[in-house]
Amino acid sequence: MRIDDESSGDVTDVAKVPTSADVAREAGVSQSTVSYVMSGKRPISSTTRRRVEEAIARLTYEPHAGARALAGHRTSTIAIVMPLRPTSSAQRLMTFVEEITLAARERDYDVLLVTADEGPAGLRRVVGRSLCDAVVVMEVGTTDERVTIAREVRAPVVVVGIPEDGDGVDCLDFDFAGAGRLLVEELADLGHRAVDVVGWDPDVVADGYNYVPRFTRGATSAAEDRGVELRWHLPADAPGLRTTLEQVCAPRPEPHGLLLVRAFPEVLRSLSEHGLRPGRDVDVVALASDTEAQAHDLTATATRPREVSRRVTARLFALIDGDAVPGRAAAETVPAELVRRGSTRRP
Amino acid sequence: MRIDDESSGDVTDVAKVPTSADVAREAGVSQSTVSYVMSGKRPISSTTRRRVEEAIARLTYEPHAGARALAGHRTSTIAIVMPLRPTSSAQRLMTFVEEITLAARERDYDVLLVTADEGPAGLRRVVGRSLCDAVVVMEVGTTDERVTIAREVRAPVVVVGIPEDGDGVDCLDFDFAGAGRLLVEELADLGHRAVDVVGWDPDVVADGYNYVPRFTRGATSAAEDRGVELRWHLPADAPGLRTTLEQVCAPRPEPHGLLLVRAFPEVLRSLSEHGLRPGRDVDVVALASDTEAQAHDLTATATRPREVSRRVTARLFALIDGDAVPGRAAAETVPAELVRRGSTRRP
DNA sequence: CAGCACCATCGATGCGCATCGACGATGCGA
DNA sequence: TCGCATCGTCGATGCGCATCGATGGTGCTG
Repeated sequence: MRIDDESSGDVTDVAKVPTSADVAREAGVSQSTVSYVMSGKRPISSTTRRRVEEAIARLTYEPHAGARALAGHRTSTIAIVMPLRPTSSAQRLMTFVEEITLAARERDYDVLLVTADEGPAGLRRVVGRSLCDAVVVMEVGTTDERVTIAREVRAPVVVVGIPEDGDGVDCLDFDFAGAGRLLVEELADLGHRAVDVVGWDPDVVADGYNYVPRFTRGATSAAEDRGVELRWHLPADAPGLRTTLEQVCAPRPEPHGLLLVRAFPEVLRSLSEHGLRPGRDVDVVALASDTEAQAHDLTATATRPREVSRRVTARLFALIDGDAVPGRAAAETVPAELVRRGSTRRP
Repeated sequence: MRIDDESSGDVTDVAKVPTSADVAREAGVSQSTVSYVMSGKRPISSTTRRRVEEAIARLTYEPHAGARALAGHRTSTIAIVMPLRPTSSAQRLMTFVEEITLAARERDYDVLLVTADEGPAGLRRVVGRSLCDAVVVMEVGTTDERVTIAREVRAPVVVVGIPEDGDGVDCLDFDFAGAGRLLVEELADLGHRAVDVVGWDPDVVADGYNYVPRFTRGATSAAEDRGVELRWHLPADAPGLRTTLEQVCAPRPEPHGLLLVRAFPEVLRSLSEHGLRPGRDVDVVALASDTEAQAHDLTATATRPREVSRRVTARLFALIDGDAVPGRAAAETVPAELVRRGSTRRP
């Protein structure tokens, strides 16, 4: 756009981005020395280092990422494969992205966003084109082709979720089964023999997200152990809304148990409209983030995205650094914890 | 990890990623021909093209992004500078990311995520290192250093938000001022002379997000025009929660007007607990997404992230392609629209 | 005072691709 | 029949950096 006429002897001098060779010239050293100053892979005398660093600052030099990737065989980038139409909450996804990005930046890595819409091809592409050194795959399905690709691909992959075919792949997630168990047990402890469960959207279930059956299994198994009957209902934002609300809010002779897989505000609103006060006329437990649970004063287990993210990045960088063997810690899980709030009676 | 012993004459043959030279050999053409087949920048006979494409498929060749960037002076990547602790809703941000990413992928561009935490340095870095061809900056402040950087930097930048110092920078956003005006006018049309406004968190206001004063100005100006008094309250999740709820839910002799800058569920819950039914005892309007507004049956204006995103990507690629001059369409705005739902009486 | 080890730096090379100029082949008209 | 334009392909080059081997210089020991 602009022509800088500081013509340093040459004819016309377009405003050019400085290269490491320019820095070298400016500092009076060789290009390789500049490179070693930046990487620290060979000893450099403090005077030379200073001269180079000053030159870098003077020219506002930044290394060319592409050239680095080409010569250095590493991109300093990790890719996150993410469903953009969030199947769990957007807030939860953002937390993952936040934690992973911060961890990445701490090591001067950047983050590339890949949409899950691309499916397996997206994973192949980012690795094949050497766009990244490692990949995090979010929200895998119960059986997910990307898990297969993860094994083939020549870059470390960590999967968030516990798919059924996850052998030999690094899988990490919150313990949804444990959460299901915990929530049912809490209601059982409060004396309920029957629990109404407001579950996931039919399309979420149909999409086969791995956490749905895991949670369900945990809940079901706890219900069997404790002799509790689970009555599953459609979620409050599904077509069956009215039916669900009617069934769930029907007046009962005594408190009954309600388990929500999200902090469905409509259900809570409907309860209060029917004169059912959580923690008095009805015991409500939920799978919900701390924020949501606090906002609605719900006894809940959070899905702990930060803890999961931390383990994900720890493993990812261990794999990148060669400090870990891929696929060894398959199916590692962050334990569920129940926080009691006003929506249940004290046991 | 693995040694493939298809030894094609050589000693040992590590599983290597194929290059365009490998494709060329496989297809019996020169490397440059492979390149021209892929770019389409020179005519290629159909037979040669087919041979090359078959070779590419056979070897599952993918071009090396770094090498491309180095030789081609373009990265086919756009960067999104994003606050990860969302100041507006996570859902809204995700929608932006989704739209931008889809538009990018349509043109075989990838998306790099940059956290706003890095501030101006992040912008400088991604452009300086040639990590991207263009940048979208989300959620700029009223006065934002990144806007200054945007002018200096040697890559197109589009800013989401209308900062005060945005001259010469491409700024795009939803018309928050218009939304403020529209919402106040709706309540005025319903006959209210006084309106309680539940506003933003003090820290959001302190952070200087540009949309806050824009919305406020629109609301205030409409209030003056219509002789309406605006009473601002702290948001329902701020420390002043109890006070706000008391003031807002105080019984009135007749319906009063309530304007929410988000679909605060606590306020709505509190209203119903106080026996105030939106659309009957109180008229509630909100600045809220369609999803939220529908869930709570709120008369609202949505902030239309999809429309904004579409204009952003359109402009971004126009700038990349050289079809537009930077900074010309400064301060383009997507108009606000009011959707009436059950939380207000019919006018 | 000679010899050696080691430290700091340099020069050369190649990563994989896009691009430019060159050039052979083919088709056309005269 | 030959000359010339056009089309399709090739070879060479360089993008900016990391890395390897080489080398000059310094301090040390015997």
